[in-house]
Amino acid sequence: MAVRTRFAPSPTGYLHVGGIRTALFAYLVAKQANGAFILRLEDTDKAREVAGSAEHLTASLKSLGIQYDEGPDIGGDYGPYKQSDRLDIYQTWAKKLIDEGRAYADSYTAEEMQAFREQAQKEKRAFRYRDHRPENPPEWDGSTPLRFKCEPKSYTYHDEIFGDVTTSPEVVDDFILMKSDGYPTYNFAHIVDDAEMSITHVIRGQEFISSMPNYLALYEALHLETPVFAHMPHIMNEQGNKKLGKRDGAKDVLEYVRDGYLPEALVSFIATLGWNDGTEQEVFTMKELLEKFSLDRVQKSGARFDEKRLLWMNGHFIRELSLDELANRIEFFWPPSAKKHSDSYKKEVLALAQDRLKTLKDLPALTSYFFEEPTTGMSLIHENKQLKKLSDDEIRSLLQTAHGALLESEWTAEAIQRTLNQLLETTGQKPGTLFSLIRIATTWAPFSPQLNDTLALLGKVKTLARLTDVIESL
RNA sequence: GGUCCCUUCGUCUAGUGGUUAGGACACUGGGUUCUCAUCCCAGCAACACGGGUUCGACUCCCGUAGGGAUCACCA
Repeated sequence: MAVRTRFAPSPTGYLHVGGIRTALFAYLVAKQANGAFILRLEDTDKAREVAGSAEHLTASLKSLGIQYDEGPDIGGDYGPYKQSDRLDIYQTWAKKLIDEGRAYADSYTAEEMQAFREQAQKEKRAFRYRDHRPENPPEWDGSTPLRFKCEPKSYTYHDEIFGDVTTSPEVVDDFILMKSDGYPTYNFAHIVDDAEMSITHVIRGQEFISSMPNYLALYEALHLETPVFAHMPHIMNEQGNKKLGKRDGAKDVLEYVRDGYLPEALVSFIATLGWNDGTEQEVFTMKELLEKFSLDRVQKSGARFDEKRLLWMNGHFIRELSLDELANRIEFFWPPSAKKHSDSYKKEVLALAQDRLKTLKDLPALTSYFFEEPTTGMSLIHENKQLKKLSDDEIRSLLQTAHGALLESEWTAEAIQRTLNQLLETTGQKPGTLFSLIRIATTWAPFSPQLNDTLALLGKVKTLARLTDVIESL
């Protein structure tokens, strides 16, 4: 049977890294078996729905290259792919359950339910609806919730990640199948849909593990084969004390992209958060993941989200890019002052910046002095640990000597380096002093690429002009 | 509290009865005739605890502790 996996988020907000990892793994499982990866929108809670989040979800998936084969916006043979468009299907399955005596109308009022709960709490025992199952429930007319009539027992099932899990009968209860607003609950809808859509692998977050006994009971009542289950451990927040959630600042995937993170870095980072291939490989491309990923090597415990590691990985992928590719990716990150400069000049600047970029967003801070006149700040000179030993007169004279030599120099990186070296001899200064001074006087930045490369790219005219400015201002 | 799950350097992890417990991030030091970054080298640093089983346990079993998830007309 062809492998079919799905990612089934509810459109209640943005997609953060925890959610995207589940999607990525489901995608990998399907694709490495030449199967299909399906996106299904679980929009059965109209109250919590957030406008625009469905579009956001699909954009996030696409931005990381997680392409689904069937979904609400592209259709497919098993549609519709939005639960709110499948209401009649749930009705049909609900009727089946009623006819077989496995579902009944819940006729209690909210107040009565509340009283049951409080009583259970007072008696220090878990509340179970099935303890209050009515003898002769009224016929279900859709105006009240429809409940599953469970037959409590112990289950043992296999989870691809957690292994064999045994559950206790007491957690099986008469949960709600259909809400009084006509929508199914997740508990009911996902099982129906997975069956209707021929889903073979259910890959989802660990939070559903505790509901497994109820799901297993429902599969039985519905006479359905169970799919393969794989519950993903949660990605924990940076403090490691709870699952990463939107409330504690979990960033949206698209936000990372906007902040200059490469999709391939995000994919590699997310995949290796709780998974590895058993070798010492630390970084994976999507292609490699497709070859090497397997659910049985996914970690059981939750991994913390370590932003430092992501940053390192992002820098790594930036360095791996060809200059042309990097130029394409970084197009929207140039400082505004770069606009009037030619692509070839920008590319030369980029070549010098590439090794220094941790994110694409670092570009302006690293390169602005190539495009605009930097703001001078004499404190850079006066507080520099080499230069503060020199008087302003000494600095001026050094700068004048440098200006003179550079004026006569040929203007290639190699020639400039020769000139610089001669300057070292004629002035008797150490590189740490002379080069630092010239660097600051021409860039007004705390650091830059190698001095000769920087000057070569800056151009003779600008270099000399900036030196002159400093000489005159001293 | 009930139920289920988890526990190797600060972090991500390798490890399936006998290893100097390996790698990576981070951090520290050094090198690459200047800064920052890259790159290279070195260093720091872990088997939660207590009992078993065994000639021998990080590895198997049982406890304890700690952590997480879940107990909705949310998914």
